[in-house]
Amino acid sequence: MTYQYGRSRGAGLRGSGPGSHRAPDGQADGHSTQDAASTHNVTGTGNTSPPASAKERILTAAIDLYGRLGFDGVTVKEIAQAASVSAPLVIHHFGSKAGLRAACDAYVAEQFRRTKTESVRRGNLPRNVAHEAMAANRHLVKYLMRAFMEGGETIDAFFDQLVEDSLVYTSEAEEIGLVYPSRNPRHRAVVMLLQSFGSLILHRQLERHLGVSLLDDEPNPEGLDAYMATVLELYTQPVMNAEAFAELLAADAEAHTEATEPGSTQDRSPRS
Amino acid sequence: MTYQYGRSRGAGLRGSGPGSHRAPDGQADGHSTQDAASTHNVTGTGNTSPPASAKERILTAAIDLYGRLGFDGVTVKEIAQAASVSAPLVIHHFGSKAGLRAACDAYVAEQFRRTKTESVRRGNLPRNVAHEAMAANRHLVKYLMRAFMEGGETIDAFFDQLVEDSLVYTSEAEEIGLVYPSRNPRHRAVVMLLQSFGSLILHRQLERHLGVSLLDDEPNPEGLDAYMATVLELYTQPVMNAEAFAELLAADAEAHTEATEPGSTQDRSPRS
DNA sequence: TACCGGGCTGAACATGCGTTCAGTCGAGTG
DNA sequence: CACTCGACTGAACGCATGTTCAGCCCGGTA
Repeated sequence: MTYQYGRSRGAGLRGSGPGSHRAPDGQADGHSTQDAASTHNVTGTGNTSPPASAKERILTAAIDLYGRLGFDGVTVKEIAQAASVSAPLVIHHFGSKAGLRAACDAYVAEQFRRTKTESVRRGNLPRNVAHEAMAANRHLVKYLMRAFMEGGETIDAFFDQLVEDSLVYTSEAEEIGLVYPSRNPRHRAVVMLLQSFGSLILHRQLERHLGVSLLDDEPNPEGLDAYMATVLELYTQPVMNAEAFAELLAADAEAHTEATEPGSTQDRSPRS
Repeated sequence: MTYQYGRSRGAGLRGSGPGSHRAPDGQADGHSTQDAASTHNVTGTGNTSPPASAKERILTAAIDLYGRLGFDGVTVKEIAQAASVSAPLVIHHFGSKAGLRAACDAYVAEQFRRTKTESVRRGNLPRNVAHEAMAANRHLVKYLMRAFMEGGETIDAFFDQLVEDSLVYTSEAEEIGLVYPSRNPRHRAVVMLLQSFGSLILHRQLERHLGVSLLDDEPNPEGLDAYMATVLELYTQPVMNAEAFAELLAADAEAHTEATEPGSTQDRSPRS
């Protein structure tokens, strides 16, 4: 398989050590090039991975950087640097920057699929499936969030799969009395998923207000507790009194119809 | 060497009136340039605005394009084109692209502030304040969502203000029995806001699955109904059975401690 | 041995970007 | 009138980007 992946070349060429991929230019830009390269083996199971081909290194570095800085925020040069290769090699392997992006999408999707089936095969509970997939590798989740923000067919398909899975899990949980039935389970699943991912995307605010960083560092326990407690409360006890809300809605509509001209479709806004 | 342009400019180009700032080139670019220019007066009250200075046109065009394509997805040339001016004029008025961005931030924030105070002064209910601010001008909301994705101190401050407002409104609603108390109202407000905005950011999925486009077009009533009904159900009736969940959590923890070695930081139990 | 082909590189190229420059125009002012 | 000043412009500049090119190194093959 991957024997020496041409690092003999690197060593021979410029007699520095194997890990020394120095930027030839000044490279005043600070952010974590070798950091990205060092975290590349987080991907799979906990094996002590063989020294990772250049192509793999490029892929993982790209995913890491994309997740942290966004797709437009990273150049191929930076990716190449983080992977200890030259920029043209990135093009050589993936055709173009867009090709690299597509490869990242495929890789991440595959990774999540694998994690899911593994977790399911081990007989985990649904919520632990999600929990595991999430905790397993945060940088993949970060990448996913970026992909969600960008949109596109790949992520659409992924989301659809998530909805289907969620539907299955929820119906199972319904049978054992864990979750209550909904008037429209699919709609509920969609909205709940969106809310969850939305909170993840906006985790910056979550960190500022609850002190928990869901995506960046190892989350501190008390912050995580605060977040979990809040979400749990939101999901186990109602926020609003349905009858009072209906009353208010009716009164409001009446007030509107007498204040303004009638016939307009009334607004109904649930949020405070 | 550059005399001849002055002539073409002076003589041929502009025999029309002072207010005619036509784009000299063919303007082949497709996306709604004059649309952006035409929707500039949505901002304030319904006055028939005077023909809008170039600076204003640049600002509103920038907000519109930023909201639709994202900050990195728009060039100053495109903004200038949409505002029917030259690119250097944008720089002339705002110093730089970053300066324009900052001006947009300030403008949008001011606009929301004004809408809010107006709505409050008119004695609207809290939920209608939000509703009005939202419905008033969707493109401002789209801009805001982009800002949320990017992060930054400006949007942080905005979000903080939102939290404070929400807290006030919620406590009022609590007093009239509309909203149930929370163990931590602030945390609840933060998470609920995040969930709401998150759904807005991911409105693409909402549209695909529920058929409602919250941000793009005029939302179709049935789709909006479906979304509102789902959110309302989520907020008026619990999703999960708290006792069953606590039981499951305990059993799960037990299974974990006997399966794996103890002492490891196991699943946090968010209080039973 | 000679040759091939793929991994890989530095240098160079083309393009598009934000910005600068030098200048025109017209309204305002003495 | 002359003079100033700000809005505004086309041309051009500098720079960073994604990509191409010509060629190197080296294991495999005949």
